[in-house]
Amino acid sequence: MNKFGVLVVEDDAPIRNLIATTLKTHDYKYLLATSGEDAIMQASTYSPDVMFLDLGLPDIDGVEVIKRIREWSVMPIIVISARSEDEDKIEALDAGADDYLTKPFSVEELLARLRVMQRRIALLQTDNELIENSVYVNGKLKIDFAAGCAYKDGEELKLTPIEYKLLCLLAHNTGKVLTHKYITQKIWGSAWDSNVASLRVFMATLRKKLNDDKDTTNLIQTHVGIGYRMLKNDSM
Amino acid sequence: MNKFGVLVVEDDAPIRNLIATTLKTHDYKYLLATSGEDAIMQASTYSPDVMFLDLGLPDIDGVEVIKRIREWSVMPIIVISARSEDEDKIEALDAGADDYLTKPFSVEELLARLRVMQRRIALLQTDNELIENSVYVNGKLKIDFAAGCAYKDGEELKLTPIEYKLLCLLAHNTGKVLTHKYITQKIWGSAWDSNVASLRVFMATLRKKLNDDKDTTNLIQTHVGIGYRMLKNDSM
DNA sequence: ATGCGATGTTAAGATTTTATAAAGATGATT
DNA sequence: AATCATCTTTATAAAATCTTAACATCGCAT
Repeated sequence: MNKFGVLVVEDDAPIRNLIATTLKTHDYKYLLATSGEDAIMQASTYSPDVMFLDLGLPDIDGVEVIKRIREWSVMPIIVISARSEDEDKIEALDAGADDYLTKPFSVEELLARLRVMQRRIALLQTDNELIENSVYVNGKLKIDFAAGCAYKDGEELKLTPIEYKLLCLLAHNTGKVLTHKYITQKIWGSAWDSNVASLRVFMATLRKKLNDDKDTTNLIQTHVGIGYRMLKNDSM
Repeated sequence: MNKFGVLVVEDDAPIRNLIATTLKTHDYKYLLATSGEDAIMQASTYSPDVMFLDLGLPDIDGVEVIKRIREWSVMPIIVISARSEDEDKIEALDAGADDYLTKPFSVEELLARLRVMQRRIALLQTDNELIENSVYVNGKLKIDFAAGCAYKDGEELKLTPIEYKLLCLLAHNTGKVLTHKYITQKIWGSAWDSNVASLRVFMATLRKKLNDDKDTTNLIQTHVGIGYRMLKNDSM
């Protein structure tokens, strides 16, 4: 009896069935998803232990799925892809994938790679919770990482991509002071030459969208000469 | 500068050199081994962060090397092998390898796979650091280095960048007398020549913020003609 | 006690950093 | 090409921080 849960994300039915029957015969629990949105939804709902991910999905690009999931989870992701180019592999691995198999793959190898992840999780689980909650709440602010939405007082905030990333970054590090350099690198990538001017503008707009007219408590604190910090709002 | 250490185990000189120069150009530290015994010896002596292992070694079989190392270490092992058969892969992975690349391999992919391991290690280390190492307590004073905040009696201190740096410097050297020159160099950089006047002002404000109205015990001691010292407060 | 050098304290203003608005640039969509 | 949303740049006032300098204080040797 194996209690290990695998989320299989594959839109091609024959391959999906092949993986499913293989997992079943080896006593793995599994879930099936056929699109990127479905995958993200199931990942956040059921918190599987491992994910098999086909990159060629009908709705979202597979790499984007990886990035979205990595916003809140460190669950092992094994990519299964028809693309065998180096750039594809590197992009997926750097986006947060843990392994990359090219089609056609051997079922036995797939199982061996799965056992590697299993071993690794066993190693980790003694210490820490592996998967975070995919919903963040802080006072009137709520972020649903899986859905990619943020709410203030239950009302959805209309955020631009960078605003959302910035908000997530601050939320993930609630209570910590993040330096300008750290923030710009996380958001614009290491190539960018610390673009603090833009960061300030985004902070202004983000604050404007977050602040209640009444509730003047600013969730985002400025640390002059250092950076910014999101406060933990315990009052609610 | 990259402090990550890689042990490269490969008896074929050209490939070994290829990997070595690649690692060097990407600022990785590395060690070289050409046999299984050598690999095990170096792994135990230097505790590298990751190991690249060729399976075709002159003395011991590569899988045996993996098993021997797994008796005492969980360090990530990336196998690099000419054998592309499923059974070989499965045997190595089940013996304890974390990844398996077949020759000829792309250098870029190798680096991407290495980054995956690096990420995994970073994940473990930050967790451990957060729990153990990043909070300093001395009497009523507490410094959370990871969060970048300091507290007196649980209440957060509002410190300017230099004040905070100064406090951290003293805290990191609790019990030691630090000379004026040492402090100014650490805080303003080596260019600035003894900016002791400013230092005195900062000391005054820092002390004011640290001192309880009642509790006059001054944590920061002056050593006339020399510098300053933070005392260890055992009473609390 | 007196004078001296080193340190503590204070406050003004010089400097740096930040918030914000508004204009310009980009890029996708139609 | 025109529109729209987004992002970047620029300019400026306000705020925070830092340096400087003047003065007070302390310990100590004469």
